[in-house]
Amino acid sequence: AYTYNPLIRGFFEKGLLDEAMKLGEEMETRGVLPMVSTYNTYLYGLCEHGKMEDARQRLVEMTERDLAPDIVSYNTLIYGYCRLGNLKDAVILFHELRCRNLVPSVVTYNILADGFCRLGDLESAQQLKNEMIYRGNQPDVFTYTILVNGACKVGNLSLAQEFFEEMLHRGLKPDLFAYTTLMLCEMKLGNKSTAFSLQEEMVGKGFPLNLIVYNVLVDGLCKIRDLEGACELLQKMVCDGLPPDHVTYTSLIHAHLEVGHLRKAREIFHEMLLKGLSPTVVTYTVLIHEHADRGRLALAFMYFSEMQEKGVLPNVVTYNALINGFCKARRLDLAYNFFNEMEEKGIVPNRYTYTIVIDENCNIGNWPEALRLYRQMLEKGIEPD
RNA sequence: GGUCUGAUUACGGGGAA
Repeated sequence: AYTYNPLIRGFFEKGLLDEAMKLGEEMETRGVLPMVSTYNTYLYGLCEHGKMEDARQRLVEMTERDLAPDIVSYNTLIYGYCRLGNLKDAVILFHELRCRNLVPSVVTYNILADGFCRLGDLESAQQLKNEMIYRGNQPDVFTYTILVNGACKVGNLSLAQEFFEEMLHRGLKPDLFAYTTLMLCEMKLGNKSTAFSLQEEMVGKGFPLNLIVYNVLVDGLCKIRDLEGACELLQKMVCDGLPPDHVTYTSLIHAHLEVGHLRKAREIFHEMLLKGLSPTVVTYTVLIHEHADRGRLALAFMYFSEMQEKGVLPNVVTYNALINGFCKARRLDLAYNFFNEMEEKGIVPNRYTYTIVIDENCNIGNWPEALRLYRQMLEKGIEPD
């Protein structure tokens, strides 16, 4: 069964769910009995594709076969719900596992804390940290990285720094992820020099710098409008044998569009293509947003078409960027076309989408339509904020 | 040793400037 686990997992990762299942059956016809870890592999594969119903079925199935789910099984399911932002069901499982005489592990708490952080609910995440300590589970470097990142994302940078300090006081040794996360905060605070000294500290401790570390620095410099610094760093990356990737390029393109260097942004975009890097949906969304937001609707639409020709599928953020541009340009008619188009494609509008169209209807004084949208939003279970 | 968690790039309103 240990032989099969990685194979099954591999199929899942490639999205070949049926193949993964078939391999499992083949394993059993060969007389190899599945183990709890085999089922956990199934669970993970299903959860990573958001197939929570199937995963729950498997959980029942393993119980019936006298393979008692363990804490890893539960963690996996909780993780699955958290990824979907469904903290409600995640928390239900968190309580349910105790009924099976299982005890939450540090990983369980970390998964949940991260889930809350991603919804911007830092208080709940913090509560979990306290609860884990109270129950005798010591937070680890993962826990603190999650909290630092969570605080950073909601903009509470001083709290982020406090979490990092707390981690040190507990005698935990930050690793590459923890340092990178702190660097991100420092950059967000505009503490360029602190971020760079952290970088040196990392090197001093023998952590190999990777692309992500550089990307954090490049993007940080871009955000504080230090494009020169960003370009210098780019040279250094190349010297260090870490050539910029699509993330680096996207940051640079974004920064140049922000300051109105359209020509330069386009050059960078082409340079990226020349290097054989494929623009992602994020790259295109940046281009679309920056152009549409400043009224360059035709250009934005050009990129929107181009991305689809290249097989890069627009997502809800892409549509929001477009719709926003068309609304601002008082082309509500066209904005609605995109609004309908996304629904046809099965892309679910979110809070942002509705805020954009509701706001524009208010601007033009179309209150009934604004209210209609508001109700529609509620009907779809989208929470206003 | 072989099943679970953490780091980088994209979208709205209001307020402040």
